Amino acid sequence: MSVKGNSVNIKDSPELSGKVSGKSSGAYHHGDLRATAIAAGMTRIADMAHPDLGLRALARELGVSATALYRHFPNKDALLDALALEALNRLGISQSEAAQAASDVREGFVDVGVTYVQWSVENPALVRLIYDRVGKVDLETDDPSEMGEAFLQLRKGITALMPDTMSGEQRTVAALHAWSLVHGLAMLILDGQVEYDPQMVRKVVESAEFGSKNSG
Amino acid sequence: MSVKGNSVNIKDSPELSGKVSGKSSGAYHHGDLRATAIAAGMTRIADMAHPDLGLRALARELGVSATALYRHFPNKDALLDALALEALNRLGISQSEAAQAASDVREGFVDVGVTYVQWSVENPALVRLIYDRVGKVDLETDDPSEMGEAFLQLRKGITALMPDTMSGEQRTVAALHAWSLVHGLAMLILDGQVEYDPQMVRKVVESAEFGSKNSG
DNA sequence: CGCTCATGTTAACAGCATAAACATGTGGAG
DNA sequence: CTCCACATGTTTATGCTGTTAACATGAGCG
Repeated sequence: MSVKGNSVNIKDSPELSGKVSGKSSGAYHHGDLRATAIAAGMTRIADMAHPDLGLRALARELGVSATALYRHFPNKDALLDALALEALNRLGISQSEAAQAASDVREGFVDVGVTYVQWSVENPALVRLIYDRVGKVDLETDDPSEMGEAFLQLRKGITALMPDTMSGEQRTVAALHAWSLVHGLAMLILDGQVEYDPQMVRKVVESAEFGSKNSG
Repeated sequence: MSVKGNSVNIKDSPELSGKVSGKSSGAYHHGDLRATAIAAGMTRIADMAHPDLGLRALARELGVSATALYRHFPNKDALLDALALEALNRLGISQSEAAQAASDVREGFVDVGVTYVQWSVENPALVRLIYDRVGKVDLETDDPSEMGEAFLQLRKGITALMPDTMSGEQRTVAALHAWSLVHGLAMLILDGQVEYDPQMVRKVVESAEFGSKNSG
């Protein structure tokens, strides 16, 4: 079995989330094309509003033939899945940093929320890619895939930020509220409906009041 | 001037938001192809998770040649704009109905919010299309276009739902909070991250507390 | 040394959006 | 009533895309 190219395994390549270290173990004809392709794809997509990646264009940039990528990804979707996973990891890192830097719980939630929006604004195509892809993964393949796992961590992180004075459903509702709020705000900004104003973003996130009275 | 086919005018055709009444005024070779194309496009897109419309496929369904649609739309984007506008009108109608049915202001906001999410869940590709397109309209063309205007109405509707005990910035923040909340919740559901549970949706929307203490 | 298999290339196919040239029939002008 | 013009629809063609199949290459291992 090993790596069949079907499942998305980034860990097989040297730590990509940090940087492309060049060539380490697997260097055949071209030299770790898979990792190079992902790195180039990330760079290429990073400057876009919507993730619009062409296999041929990417191959051209890498100096390989148009179909070379098919030796490493069964199809375009698999490449996009790999990119989405990489993006999700980066978002996770950003969130963790914000969570650790905060002092109390309340401030932590606000900071993490603001960071979520900020990261989204700075990486529009990557957020879009993440949510585009994650919806299709679990439905088509029975493989839970690292994608779902990484997402679960994000969700847990959000729930953990809710004050522990709540319990059960209150917590669920509050977490969902928080996630919806920052995600929606980010999307509205990305879609050009709301201009990006960091101070306004913070105020909106702060206006979420958890811990006081809740619904019925 | 008149209808050049460049700007997106649905009102020129018999009330499309209701239904396709067949042929009324403009019936040439095929018979009001423009309106028929929009109607077919809406129906076709309505059953999708993501708006994925092909000109050729649509033309095939309509029984016309692949390039016939170019007599009515300068390009694919223009057709999508027309579909997005139609979708936005439908959403607006849905919102208005919910607003009128509510008794007090507070309940009105909740009902309208829940309706927004519900409509989005029922018309996934249409919401996506709306936000996909609206972001690109104002930036590329100097024409304000009906799209932007219809959207402005939606935003005003949201702001109007905020309690009038607020003033100025409070109101802006609260409206943005509300919009972000329902939009984000809808998107998370559409992307398969949150399962659609109407009761839970209502609870989350209700958990938005405007009117009490605000930030700073 | 030579085989094997992963990797990369070339050629080909179907589908797409789009443009240009051509065909057709409807509506208005004379 | 005739005829022309122009809106509408078709045919053909171009260049893009993702994807497959057949072929080439060279690294690593027995």
